[in-house]
Amino acid sequence: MSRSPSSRGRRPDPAVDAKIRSAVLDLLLQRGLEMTMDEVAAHAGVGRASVFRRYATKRDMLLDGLAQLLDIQVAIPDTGSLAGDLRQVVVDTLAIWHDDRLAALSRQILGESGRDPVVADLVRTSMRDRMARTWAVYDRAIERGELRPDSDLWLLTDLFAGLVAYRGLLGLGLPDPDEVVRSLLYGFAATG
Amino acid sequence: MSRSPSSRGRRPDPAVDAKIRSAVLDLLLQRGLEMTMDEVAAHAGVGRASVFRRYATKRDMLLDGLAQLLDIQVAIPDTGSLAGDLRQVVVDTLAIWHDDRLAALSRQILGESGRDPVVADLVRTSMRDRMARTWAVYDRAIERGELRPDSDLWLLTDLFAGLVAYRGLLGLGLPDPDEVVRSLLYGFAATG
DNA sequence: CTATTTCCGATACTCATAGTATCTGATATG
DNA sequence: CATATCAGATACTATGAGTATCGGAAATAG
Repeated sequence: MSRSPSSRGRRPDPAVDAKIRSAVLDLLLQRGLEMTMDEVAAHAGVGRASVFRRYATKRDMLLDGLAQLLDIQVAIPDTGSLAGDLRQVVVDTLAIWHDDRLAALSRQILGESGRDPVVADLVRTSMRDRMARTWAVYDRAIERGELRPDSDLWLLTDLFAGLVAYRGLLGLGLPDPDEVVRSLLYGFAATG
Repeated sequence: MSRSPSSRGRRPDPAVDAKIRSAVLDLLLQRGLEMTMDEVAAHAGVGRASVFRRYATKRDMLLDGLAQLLDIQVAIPDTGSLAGDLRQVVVDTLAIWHDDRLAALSRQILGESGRDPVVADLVRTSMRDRMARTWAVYDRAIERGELRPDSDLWLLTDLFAGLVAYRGLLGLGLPDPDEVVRSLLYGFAATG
Protein backbone atom coordinates (compact mmCIF):
# COMPACT_ATOMS: atom_id res chain seq x y z
CA MET A 1 0.00 0.00 0.00
CA SER A 2 1.32 3.41 -0.87
CA ARG A 3 -0.38 5.15 2.01
CA SER A 4 -2.64 4.52 4.95
CA PRO A 5 -5.82 6.54 5.51
CA SER A 6 -3.58 9.12 7.19
CA SER A 7 -4.35 10.65 10.52
CA ARG A 8 -1.17 12.64 11.12
CA GLY A 9 -0.08 15.79 9.37
CA ARG A 10 -1.85 18.89 8.19
CA ARG A 11 -5.49 18.35 7.17
CA PRO A 12 -6.98 19.64 3.90
CA ASP A 13 -8.32 23.10 4.49
CA PRO A 14 -12.14 23.10 4.18
CA ALA A 15 -12.00 26.74 3.18
CA VAL A 16 -9.91 25.79 0.16
CA ASP A 17 -12.38 23.01 -0.68
CA ALA A 18 -15.19 25.53 -0.62
CA LYS A 19 -13.33 28.13 -2.64
CA ILE A 20 -12.61 25.61 -5.38
CA ARG A 21 -16.10 24.15 -5.56
CA SER A 22 -17.61 27.59 -5.62
CA ALA A 23 -15.21 28.74 -8.32
CA VAL A 24 -16.12 25.75 -10.49
CA LEU A 25 -19.82 26.43 -10.04
CA ASP A 26 -19.26 30.08 -10.84
CA LEU A 27 -17.30 29.34 -14.00
CA LEU A 28 -19.85 26.75 -15.07
CA LEU A 29 -22.61 29.32 -14.94
CA GLN A 30 -20.49 32.07 -16.47
CA ARG A 31 -18.79 30.23 -19.27
CA GLY A 32 -20.03 26.68 -19.46
CA LEU A 33 -17.87 23.58 -19.43
CA GLU A 34 -14.86 25.18 -21.04
CA MET A 35 -12.40 26.25 -18.39
CA THR A 36 -8.72 25.55 -17.81
CA MET A 37 -7.36 24.32 -14.52
CA ASP A 38 -5.30 27.50 -14.24
CA GLU A 39 -8.47 29.54 -14.49
CA VAL A 40 -10.17 27.55 -11.79
CA ALA A 41 -7.21 27.96 -9.47
CA ALA A 42 -6.92 31.66 -10.20
CA HIS A 43 -10.66 32.24 -9.83
CA ALA A 44 -10.61 30.39 -6.52
CA GLY A 45 -7.55 32.34 -5.38
CA VAL A 46 -5.78 29.07 -4.74
CA GLY A 47 -2.73 27.20 -5.94
CA ARG A 48 -3.07 25.03 -8.97
CA ALA A 49 -1.70 22.05 -7.08
CA SER A 50 -4.49 22.33 -4.53
CA VAL A 51 -7.04 21.76 -7.26
CA PHE A 52 -5.25 18.60 -8.38
CA ARG A 53 -5.00 17.49 -4.76
CA ARG A 54 -8.82 17.46 -4.68
CA TYR A 55 -9.54 16.09 -8.14
CA ALA A 56 -7.41 13.57 -9.99
CA THR A 57 -8.59 14.88 -13.35
CA LYS A 58 -10.41 17.85 -14.77
CA ARG A 59 -13.28 15.55 -15.64
CA ASP A 60 -13.67 14.54 -11.98
CA MET A 61 -13.80 18.19 -11.04
CA LEU A 62 -16.43 18.99 -13.63
CA LEU A 63 -18.50 15.98 -12.63
CA ASP A 64 -18.55 17.24 -9.06
CA GLY A 65 -19.58 20.68 -10.29
CA LEU A 66 -22.32 19.24 -12.44
CA ALA A 67 -23.61 17.10 -9.61
CA GLN A 68 -23.97 20.25 -7.49
CA LEU A 69 -25.65 22.05 -10.33
CA LEU A 70 -28.15 19.33 -11.19
CA ASP A 71 -29.17 18.79 -7.60
CA ILE A 72 -31.95 21.34 -7.72
CA GLN A 73 -35.39 20.73 -6.33
CA VAL A 74 -38.62 21.50 -8.13
CA ALA A 75 -42.01 22.23 -6.70
CA ILE A 76 -44.88 19.78 -7.28
CA PRO A 77 -47.90 21.58 -8.71
CA ASP A 78 -51.43 20.94 -7.43
CA THR A 79 -53.86 23.07 -9.39
CA GLY A 80 -56.78 20.67 -9.07
CA SER A 81 -56.81 19.42 -12.67
CA LEU A 82 -54.47 17.25 -14.68
CA ALA A 83 -54.33 19.83 -17.47
CA GLY A 84 -53.35 22.55 -15.01
CA ASP A 85 -50.74 20.46 -13.21
CA LEU A 86 -49.27 19.14 -16.43
CA ARG A 87 -49.10 22.63 -17.85
CA GLN A 88 -47.15 23.72 -14.82
CA VAL A 89 -44.68 20.85 -15.18
CA VAL A 90 -44.17 21.71 -18.83
CA VAL A 91 -43.71 25.40 -18.05
CA ASP A 92 -41.15 24.55 -15.37
CA THR A 93 -39.27 22.37 -17.82
CA LEU A 94 -39.29 25.15 -20.40
CA ALA A 95 -38.12 27.75 -17.90
CA ILE A 96 -34.50 26.61 -18.02
CA TRP A 97 -34.39 27.16 -21.76
CA HIS A 98 -35.78 30.66 -21.58
CA ASP A 99 -32.74 31.92 -19.70
CA ASP A 100 -29.96 32.37 -22.25
CA ARG A 101 -27.13 31.50 -19.90
CA LEU A 102 -28.90 28.44 -18.48
CA ALA A 103 -29.93 27.36 -21.96
CA ALA A 104 -26.33 27.51 -23.18
CA LEU A 105 -25.18 25.54 -20.18
CA SER A 106 -27.95 22.97 -20.63
CA ARG A 107 -26.96 22.54 -24.25
CA GLN A 108 -23.38 21.91 -23.24
CA ILE A 109 -24.33 19.46 -20.51
CA LEU A 110 -26.70 17.55 -22.76
CA GLY A 111 -23.92 17.63 -25.33
CA GLU A 112 -21.41 16.22 -22.90
CA SER A 113 -23.86 13.41 -22.21
CA GLY A 114 -23.25 12.27 -25.75
CA ARG A 115 -19.55 11.77 -25.15
CA ASP A 116 -19.30 10.88 -21.49
CA PRO A 117 -21.55 8.11 -20.16
CA VAL A 118 -20.99 9.29 -16.58
CA VAL A 119 -22.39 12.70 -17.44
CA ALA A 120 -25.27 10.97 -19.18
CA ASP A 121 -25.84 9.09 -15.95
CA LEU A 122 -25.87 12.28 -13.91
CA VAL A 123 -28.36 13.89 -16.24
CA ARG A 124 -30.48 10.78 -16.48
CA THR A 125 -30.64 10.39 -12.71
CA SER A 126 -31.37 14.05 -12.20
CA MET A 127 -34.17 14.01 -14.77
CA ARG A 128 -35.56 10.77 -13.43
CA ASP A 129 -35.62 12.11 -9.87
CA ARG A 130 -37.20 15.29 -11.03
CA MET A 131 -39.85 13.47 -12.99
CA ALA A 132 -40.51 10.88 -10.31
CA ARG A 133 -41.26 13.72 -7.93
CA THR A 134 -44.14 14.67 -10.20
CA TRP A 135 -45.66 11.21 -9.91
CA ALA A 136 -48.09 12.59 -7.32
CA VAL A 137 -49.65 14.68 -10.07
CA TYR A 138 -50.42 11.64 -12.16
CA ASP A 139 -51.55 9.52 -9.23
CA ARG A 140 -54.11 12.15 -8.33
CA ALA A 141 -55.19 12.42 -11.96
CA ILE A 142 -55.76 8.68 -12.20
CA GLU A 143 -57.83 8.77 -9.02
CA ARG A 144 -59.89 11.61 -10.47
CA GLY A 145 -60.36 9.60 -13.65
CA GLU A 146 -58.56 12.11 -15.83
CA LEU A 147 -55.72 9.82 -16.90
CA ARG A 148 -55.78 6.28 -18.25
CA PRO A 149 -54.82 4.07 -15.31
CA ASP A 150 -52.59 1.95 -17.55
CA SER A 151 -50.60 4.95 -18.82
CA ASP A 152 -46.86 4.56 -19.28
CA LEU A 153 -45.86 7.55 -17.19
CA TRP A 154 -42.23 7.40 -18.29
CA LEU A 155 -43.43 7.69 -21.86
CA LEU A 156 -45.60 10.65 -20.94
CA THR A 157 -42.84 12.52 -19.13
CA ASP A 158 -40.15 11.65 -21.65
CA LEU A 159 -42.35 12.85 -24.51
CA PHE A 160 -42.28 16.42 -23.29
CA ALA A 161 -38.86 16.30 -21.64
CA GLY A 162 -37.54 14.93 -24.94
CA LEU A 163 -39.36 17.52 -26.99
CA VAL A 164 -37.94 20.35 -24.94
CA ALA A 165 -34.43 18.91 -24.80
CA TYR A 166 -34.44 18.24 -28.54
CA ARG A 167 -35.67 21.70 -29.48
CA GLY A 168 -33.36 23.35 -26.98
CA LEU A 169 -30.31 21.38 -28.03
CA LEU A 170 -30.78 22.11 -31.72
CA GLY A 171 -31.74 25.72 -31.18
CA LEU A 172 -35.28 25.30 -32.47
CA GLY A 173 -38.07 27.46 -31.14
CA LEU A 174 -39.64 26.27 -27.90
CA PRO A 175 -43.22 25.02 -28.00
CA ASP A 176 -46.30 26.61 -26.53
CA PRO A 177 -47.13 24.84 -23.24
CA ASP A 178 -50.85 24.70 -23.96
CA GLU A 179 -50.27 23.04 -27.30
CA VAL A 180 -48.01 20.50 -25.66
CA VAL A 181 -50.53 19.69 -22.93
CA ARG A 182 -53.36 19.36 -25.43
CA SER A 183 -51.30 17.03 -27.62
CA LEU A 184 -50.25 14.87 -24.70
CA LEU A 185 -53.75 14.55 -23.31
CA TYR A 186 -55.82 14.19 -26.46
CA GLY A 187 -53.40 13.41 -29.26
CA PHE A 188 -53.50 14.43 -32.89
CA ALA A 189 -56.18 12.08 -34.22
CA ALA A 190 -59.30 13.72 -35.58
CA THR A 191 -62.21 13.31 -33.18
CA GLY A 192 -64.84 11.18 -34.80
CA MET B 1 -2.91 40.19 -52.62
CA SER B 2 -1.01 37.08 -51.74
CA ARG B 3 -2.39 34.95 -54.53
CA SER B 4 -4.73 34.96 -57.49
CA PRO B 5 -7.28 32.20 -58.10
CA SER B 6 -4.43 30.24 -59.70
CA SER B 7 -4.59 28.57 -63.06
CA ARG B 8 -0.98 27.53 -63.40
CA GLY B 9 0.83 24.84 -61.50
CA ARG B 10 -0.04 21.37 -60.34
CA ARG B 11 -3.72 20.85 -59.54
CA PRO B 12 -4.98 19.19 -56.36
CA ASP B 13 -5.22 15.47 -56.96
CA PRO B 14 -8.89 14.37 -56.89
CA ALA B 15 -7.73 10.92 -55.83
CA VAL B 16 -6.22 12.46 -52.71
CA ASP B 17 -9.46 14.35 -52.06
CA ALA B 18 -11.39 11.12 -52.29
CA LYS B 19 -8.96 9.17 -50.12
CA ILE B 20 -9.21 11.78 -47.37
CA ARG B 21 -12.99 12.13 -47.42
CA SER B 22 -13.40 8.41 -47.44
CA ALA B 23 -10.95 8.02 -44.57
CA VAL B 24 -12.86 10.57 -42.51
CA LEU B 25 -16.16 8.82 -43.18
CA ASP B 26 -14.56 5.51 -42.31
CA LEU B 27 -13.14 6.76 -39.05
CA LEU B 28 -16.41 8.47 -38.16
CA LEU B 29 -18.25 5.18 -38.43
CA GLN B 30 -15.51 3.17 -36.76
CA ARG B 31 -14.60 5.42 -33.88
CA GLY B 32 -16.86 8.45 -33.81
CA LEU B 33 -15.72 12.04 -33.73
CA GLU B 34 -12.48 11.38 -31.92
CA MET B 35 -9.66 11.13 -34.41
CA THR B 36 -6.33 12.89 -34.73
CA MET B 37 -5.20 14.53 -37.94
CA ASP B 38 -2.27 12.11 -38.04
CA GLU B 39 -4.69 9.20 -37.97
CA VAL B 40 -6.74 10.64 -40.80
CA ALA B 41 -3.63 11.14 -42.92
CA ALA B 42 -2.31 7.68 -42.11
CA HIS B 43 -5.67 6.02 -42.73
CA ALA B 44 -5.94 7.81 -46.05
CA GLY B 45 -2.38 6.87 -46.96
CA VAL B 46 -1.62 10.53 -47.53
CA GLY B 47 0.65 13.21 -46.15
CA ARG B 48 -0.53 15.16 -43.15
CA ALA B 49 0.02 18.42 -45.02
CA SER B 50 -2.40 17.34 -47.73
CA VAL B 51 -5.18 17.12 -45.18
CA PHE B 52 -4.49 20.65 -43.98
CA ARG B 53 -4.35 21.82 -47.59
CA ARG B 54 -7.99 20.72 -47.92
CA TYR B 55 -9.32 21.77 -44.53
CA ALA B 56 -8.17 24.80 -42.59
CA THR B 57 -9.13 23.17 -39.29
CA LYS B 58 -10.06 19.78 -37.96
CA ARG B 59 -13.54 21.12 -37.31
CA ASP B 60 -13.98 21.98 -41.00
CA MET B 61 -12.93 18.47 -41.90
CA LEU B 62 -15.38 16.90 -39.46
CA LEU B 63 -18.19 19.17 -40.62
CA ASP B 64 -17.63 17.97 -44.17
CA GLY B 65 -17.64 14.38 -42.98
CA LEU B 66 -20.84 14.91 -41.01
CA ALA B 67 -22.54 16.60 -43.94
CA GLN B 68 -21.80 13.51 -46.02
CA LEU B 69 -23.04 11.26 -43.27
CA LEU B 70 -26.29 13.09 -42.59
CA ASP B 71 -27.22 13.32 -46.23
CA ILE B 72 -29.12 10.07 -46.26
CA GLN B 73 -32.51 9.61 -47.84
CA VAL B 74 -35.45 7.88 -46.18
CA ALA B 75 -38.43 6.18 -47.77
CA ILE B 76 -41.91 7.65 -47.33
CA PRO B 77 -44.33 5.00 -46.08
CA ASP B 78 -47.83 4.55 -47.53
CA THR B 79 -49.61 1.77 -45.68
CA GLY B 80 -53.09 3.19 -46.16
CA SER B 81 -53.68 4.33 -42.60
CA LEU B 82 -52.21 7.08 -40.48
CA ALA B 83 -51.45 4.66 -37.67
CA GLY B 84 -49.57 2.38 -40.06
CA ASP B 85 -47.62 5.18 -41.73
CA LEU B 86 -46.79 6.85 -38.46
CA ARG B 87 -45.64 3.56 -36.99
CA GLN B 88 -43.29 3.13 -39.92
CA VAL B 89 -41.84 6.60 -39.46
CA VAL B 90 -41.27 5.92 -35.78
CA VAL B 91 -39.70 2.54 -36.49
CA ASP B 92 -37.36 4.13 -39.05
CA THR B 93 -36.36 6.77 -36.53
CA LEU B 94 -35.68 4.10 -33.93
CA ALA B 95 -33.66 1.98 -36.35
CA ILE B 96 -30.56 4.16 -36.04
CA TRP B 97 -30.48 3.67 -32.30
CA HIS B 98 -30.74 -0.09 -32.50
CA ASP B 99 -27.38 -0.37 -34.21
CA ASP B 100 -24.73 0.01 -31.51
CA ARG B 101 -22.19 1.72 -33.71
CA LEU B 102 -24.69 4.12 -35.26
CA ALA B 103 -26.19 4.81 -31.85
CA ALA B 104 -22.79 5.73 -30.43
CA LEU B 105 -22.11 7.99 -33.38
CA SER B 106 -25.54 9.60 -33.11
CA ARG B 107 -24.94 10.29 -29.45
CA GLN B 108 -21.65 11.97 -30.26
CA ILE B 109 -23.16 14.02 -33.06
CA LEU B 110 -26.10 15.13 -30.95
CA GLY B 111 -23.58 15.86 -28.23
CA GLU B 112 -21.47 17.98 -30.53
CA SER B 113 -24.62 19.93 -31.39
CA GLY B 114 -24.57 21.16 -27.84
CA ARG B 115 -21.16 22.77 -28.22
CA ASP B 116 -20.99 23.73 -31.88
CA PRO B 117 -23.90 25.70 -33.36
CA VAL B 118 -22.80 24.77 -36.87
CA VAL B 119 -23.17 21.09 -36.07
CA ALA B 120 -26.54 21.86 -34.51
CA ASP B 121 -27.45 23.52 -37.80
CA LEU B 122 -26.40 20.48 -39.79
CA VAL B 123 -28.43 18.16 -37.58
CA ARG B 124 -31.40 20.51 -37.51
CA THR B 125 -31.46 20.85 -41.28
CA SER B 126 -31.02 17.16 -41.79
CA MET B 127 -33.84 16.32 -39.38
CA ARG B 128 -36.09 19.01 -40.81
CA ASP B 129 -35.53 17.73 -44.35
CA ARG B 130 -36.14 14.21 -43.24
CA MET B 131 -39.34 15.13 -41.44
CA ALA B 132 -40.61 17.42 -44.17
CA ARG B 133 -40.32 14.53 -46.57
CA THR B 134 -42.90 12.71 -44.44
CA TRP B 135 -45.39 15.55 -44.82
CA ALA B 136 -47.14 13.51 -47.54
CA VAL B 137 -48.13 11.03 -44.86
CA TYR B 138 -49.91 13.69 -42.83
CA ASP B 139 -51.46 15.38 -45.84
CA ARG B 140 -53.07 12.11 -46.84
CA ALA B 141 -54.20 11.50 -43.26
CA ILE B 142 -55.89 14.90 -43.10
CA GLU B 143 -57.66 14.21 -46.37
CA ARG B 144 -58.84 10.86 -45.01
CA GLY B 145 -60.09 12.61 -41.88
CA GLU B 146 -57.70 10.75 -39.57
CA LEU B 147 -55.74 13.78 -38.40
CA ARG B 148 -56.94 17.14 -37.08
CA PRO B 149 -56.52 19.57 -39.98
CA ASP B 150 -55.16 22.24 -37.64
CA SER B 151 -52.44 19.97 -36.27
CA ASP B 152 -49.02 21.47 -35.63
CA LEU B 153 -47.07 18.93 -37.62
CA TRP B 154 -43.71 20.17 -36.33
CA LEU B 155 -44.95 19.49 -32.84
CA LEU B 156 -46.08 16.02 -33.85
CA THR B 157 -42.79 15.10 -35.50
CA ASP B 158 -40.63 16.72 -32.83
CA LEU B 159 -42.49 14.89 -30.09
CA PHE B 160 -41.30 11.51 -31.28
CA ALA B 161 -38.01 12.67 -32.74
CA GLY B 162 -37.32 14.33 -29.40
CA LEU B 163 -38.39 11.30 -27.42
CA VAL B 164 -36.09 9.04 -29.37
CA ALA B 165 -33.16 11.48 -29.33
CA TYR B 166 -33.58 12.09 -25.60
CA ARG B 167 -33.73 8.41 -24.71
CA GLY B 168 -30.93 7.56 -27.05
CA LEU B 169 -28.67 10.35 -25.86
CA LEU B 170 -29.10 9.47 -22.21
CA GLY B 171 -28.89 5.74 -22.76
CA LEU B 172 -32.46 5.08 -21.66
CA GLY B 173 -34.39 2.18 -23.13
CA LEU B 174 -36.06 2.86 -26.44
CA PRO B 175 -39.86 2.98 -26.54
CA ASP B 176 -42.24 0.54 -28.18
CA PRO B 177 -43.38 2.00 -31.52
CA ASP B 178 -47.02 1.01 -30.99
CA GLU B 179 -47.13 2.75 -27.63
CA VAL B 180 -45.66 5.87 -29.17
CA VAL B 181 -48.17 5.88 -32.03
CA ARG B 182 -51.07 5.34 -29.67
CA SER B 183 -49.94 8.17 -27.40
CA LEU B 184 -49.43 10.57 -30.29
CA LEU B 185 -52.79 9.81 -31.85
CA TYR B 186 -55.04 9.50 -28.80
CA GLY B 187 -53.12 10.98 -25.87
CA PHE B 188 -53.10 9.93 -22.26
CA ALA B 189 -56.43 11.34 -21.09
CA ALA B 190 -58.98 8.82 -19.88
CA THR B 191 -61.73 8.36 -22.44
CA GLY B 192 -65.02 9.50 -21.02
C1' DC C 1 11.99 22.87 -73.70
C1' DT C 2 12.21 25.80 -69.81
C1' DA C 3 10.58 28.49 -66.12
C1' DT C 4 7.08 28.96 -62.82
C1' DT C 5 3.55 27.64 -59.88
C1' DT C 6 1.41 24.63 -57.01
C1' DC C 7 0.78 20.04 -55.36
C1' DC C 8 2.80 15.89 -52.74
C1' DG C 9 4.85 13.59 -48.73
C1' DA C 10 7.88 14.31 -44.89
C1' DT C 11 9.57 16.54 -41.03
C1' DA C 12 10.31 19.82 -37.63
C1' DC C 13 8.52 23.58 -35.11
C1' DT C 14 5.18 26.44 -32.02
C1' DC C 15 1.55 26.77 -28.76
C1' DA C 16 -1.97 25.53 -25.45
C1' DT C 17 -3.25 22.77 -21.76
C1' DA C 18 -3.71 18.50 -18.77
C1' DG C 19 -1.26 16.18 -15.60
C1' DT C 20 3.26 15.27 -12.74
C1' DA C 21 7.12 16.43 -9.84
C1' DT C 22 9.46 19.20 -6.66
C1' DC C 23 10.47 22.90 -3.49
C1' DT C 24 9.66 25.89 0.63
C1' DG C 25 6.96 26.91 4.28
C1' DA C 26 2.83 26.14 7.31
C1' DT C 27 0.14 23.27 10.40
C1' DA C 28 -1.63 19.33 12.81
C1' DT C 29 -0.68 14.99 15.28
C1' DG C 30 2.03 11.90 18.20
C1' DC D 1 10.06 18.04 18.82
C1' DA D 2 9.63 14.84 14.80
C1' DT D 3 6.90 13.66 11.09
C1' DA D 4 3.40 13.63 7.74
C1' DT D 5 0.64 16.22 4.89
C1' DC D 6 -1.26 20.49 3.21
C1' DA D 7 -0.64 25.23 0.72
C1' DG D 8 1.29 27.87 -2.96
C1' DA D 9 4.69 28.29 -6.60
C1' DT D 10 7.11 26.71 -10.41
C1' DA D 11 9.09 23.77 -13.69
C1' DC D 12 8.62 19.78 -16.39
C1' DT D 13 6.34 16.14 -19.67
C1' DA D 14 3.13 14.64 -23.10
C1' DT D 15 -0.36 15.19 -26.57
C1' DG D 16 -2.29 17.09 -30.48
C1' DA D 17 -3.69 21.18 -33.54
C1' DG D 18 -1.94 24.19 -36.61
C1' DT D 19 2.35 26.38 -39.21
C1' DA D 20 6.62 26.42 -41.86
C1' DT D 21 9.77 24.43 -44.87
C1' DC D 22 12.00 21.13 -47.95
C1' DG D 23 13.01 18.26 -52.06
C1' DG D 24 10.61 16.34 -55.70
C1' DA D 25 6.64 15.80 -59.03
C1' DA D 26 3.29 17.52 -62.23
C1' DA D 27 0.85 20.91 -64.84
C1' DT D 28 0.82 25.18 -67.49
C1' DA D 29 2.65 29.53 -69.86
C1' DG D 30 5.53 31.04 -73.22
